[in-house]
Amino acid sequence: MADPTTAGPGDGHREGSPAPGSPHSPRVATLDEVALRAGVSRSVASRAMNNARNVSAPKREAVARAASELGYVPNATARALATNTVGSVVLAVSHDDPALFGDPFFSQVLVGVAAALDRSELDLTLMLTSSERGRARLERLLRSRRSDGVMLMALRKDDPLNRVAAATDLPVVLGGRPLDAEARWYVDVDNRGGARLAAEHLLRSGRRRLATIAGPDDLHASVARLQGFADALAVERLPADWVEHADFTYEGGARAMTRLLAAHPDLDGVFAASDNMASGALRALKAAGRRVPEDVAVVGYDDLEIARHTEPALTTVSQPIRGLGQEMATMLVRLIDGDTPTPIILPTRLVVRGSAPGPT
Amino acid sequence: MADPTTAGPGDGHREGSPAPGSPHSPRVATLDEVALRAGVSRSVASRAMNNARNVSAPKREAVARAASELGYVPNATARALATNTVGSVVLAVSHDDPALFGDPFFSQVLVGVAAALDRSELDLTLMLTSSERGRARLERLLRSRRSDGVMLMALRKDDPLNRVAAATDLPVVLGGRPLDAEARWYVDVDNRGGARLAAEHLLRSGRRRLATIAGPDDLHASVARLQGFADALAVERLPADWVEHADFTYEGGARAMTRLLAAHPDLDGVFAASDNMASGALRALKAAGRRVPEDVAVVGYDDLEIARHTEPALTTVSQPIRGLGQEMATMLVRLIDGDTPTPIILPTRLVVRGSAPGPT
DNA sequence: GGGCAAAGTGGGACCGCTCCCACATATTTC
DNA sequence: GAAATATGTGGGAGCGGTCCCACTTTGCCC
Repeated sequence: MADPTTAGPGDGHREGSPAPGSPHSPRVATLDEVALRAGVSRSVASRAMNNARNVSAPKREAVARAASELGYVPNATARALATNTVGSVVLAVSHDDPALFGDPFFSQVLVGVAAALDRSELDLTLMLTSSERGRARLERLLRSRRSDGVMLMALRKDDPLNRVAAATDLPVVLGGRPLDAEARWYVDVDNRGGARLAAEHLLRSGRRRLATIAGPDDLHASVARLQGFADALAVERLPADWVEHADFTYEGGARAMTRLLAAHPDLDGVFAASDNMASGALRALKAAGRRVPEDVAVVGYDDLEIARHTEPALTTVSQPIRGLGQEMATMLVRLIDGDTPTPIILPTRLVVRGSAPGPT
Repeated sequence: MADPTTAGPGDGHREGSPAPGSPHSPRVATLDEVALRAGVSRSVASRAMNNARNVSAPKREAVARAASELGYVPNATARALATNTVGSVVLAVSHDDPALFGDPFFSQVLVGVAAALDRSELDLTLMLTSSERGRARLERLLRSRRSDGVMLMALRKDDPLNRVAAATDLPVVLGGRPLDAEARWYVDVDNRGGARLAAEHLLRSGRRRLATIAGPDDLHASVARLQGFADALAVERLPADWVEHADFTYEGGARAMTRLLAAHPDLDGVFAASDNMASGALRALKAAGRRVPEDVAVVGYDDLEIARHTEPALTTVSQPIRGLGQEMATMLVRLIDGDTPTPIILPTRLVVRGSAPGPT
């Protein structure tokens, strides 16, 4: 970004017509040129392009032809300035910890978001805000009206993005509920229900000494999954206090599993709040000489690809990650259009594989 | 995106001052208001904000104060229109096959790109172009001057994005070389050299009956890795014709391995052109009763996290994926600034683990 | 202390679009 | 057939910045 001061003379000014010797670009046509060629006024041309009323058929057609002959594409910036809507939305992700971003989870959300946005005419601006600096940038981005709305992923407690979200007047959609703040519009997965499914499955297959590897406790999803686990045990009047926290990573899961084994050598079932952690747990169990599922049954969460490739394959809770992204984007589009959608909780389902087979 | 025609009366027009009852937004200040408050002309205010020359210290300060009091943030759209530079770049990914996008590879590139862009003032617009429709969108996006430049990932042969890239006059940086077209600016990894490292390692540890699981043959990276593999064998005057192609996925790798075993039961070493495929190969080998590395040594490519968690852990070729993204963004920024950078080939290195230990 | 360059200032055109409004022309309606 | 309405049309004022340019003020030099 060159200092604007140093701009040369005549900078930014155009020659009257497609100058053959211009540095690059065949000079993209403007609406005025289209209008001129079609023999109508700019107003009519504008209306014709936006197929609005009050344009006679012949003129409409003339404009269409002129536009296609000139290869006219409206200047998005000019339109944005005139209409005060930009045509793009932001997806911001706190990227301080690699856990959230490293795994395929995020890619899937992205695919969902992109798919939903594809149906509208909105572009996706991605912001990975690590550090204070990134947060400030996001704040500026929003305040400089470069965006029509924001999606925020998985806010941790005290996440600075919370502040940013509160400070903007743009529509904000959250992916996952924030732990502390009250969110007006969000899309979440039924974490509690999913975890409950997992624990119930373990109980149904006869396991009674259940432990869990929970996620970081400043994340709503972690808390909810732990809660769901406890829900299921409560029904059977079993205590749900064999808990170790980890950071959703493989290594973290392995370490947590080791701690659990040390504290509760007689455990016979484990629910890990992510597939990565479950995979790590599998390794730790193997290292400790436990057989899965004979000695210890393991259930994961996410149903990532890795779950199909562990040994044994992971029984896990499948959640519609792409759907999450899709719903977020759809909700944001609605908000931008002036609707007032309601929060959405997406369902989960259990996928049974070798690490925790069903009863019998 | 409401039809502009149906816009209500008075739409888009502002009240003179912060109307208390306005629907939302405390009405963001404009440069005129800052100038007024600072008691200077708009020109001076503009110059002061862009800290250009020709502003006296006191006025400069007055403007700064007024701006901060008003919470002024320049309207990016207006600035873009006036300067004819938008302040954002596009990263486009052909997303027809999940292979490219599904694995963590892409997330890492993204992180690198974002990190490099963070240093400039450019935003990142992400486009996952699947289908014809997506390609058309990208084309429009570029022609509508909503972006200052483009990064394109890993173009396949005949990828429609090639056409898009050729049609635009914006700076284009490629991640990975295109197979067919001649690229002017790209960042690539030394695929050939990396593959050669892998094969040399296998040879050095005494393997002589080497096979390879190559990627799709319409991707430069695949061809180059296959070439590198052949390079190493050529030195030893060994034929490099035990080749099976797969699609970079786990399942594909497993199937390819099975085919290789059927065709060449006596093979003692395999180079797979991705860690995912190598993992699949590991499974297939295990299923066939071969021990790794005793009977068959396996080397992967990528050094993704999965490589550390297979059994045995994968010897693999590590490439700077984040660096790739970083260099791409940096190169694009240079181009936008008017420099003419040269293509970059990033180095690779071998990471030795259990699946193919070194000699002795 | 008059002359000249440099620094500082504000007016206003412009970027390319949208949209209001006044006016011209076609279509009803009584 | 005149009046009332509907439909079409183009002029022109924004949107909120940047930047050129003419002009005033200062600083410097001999």
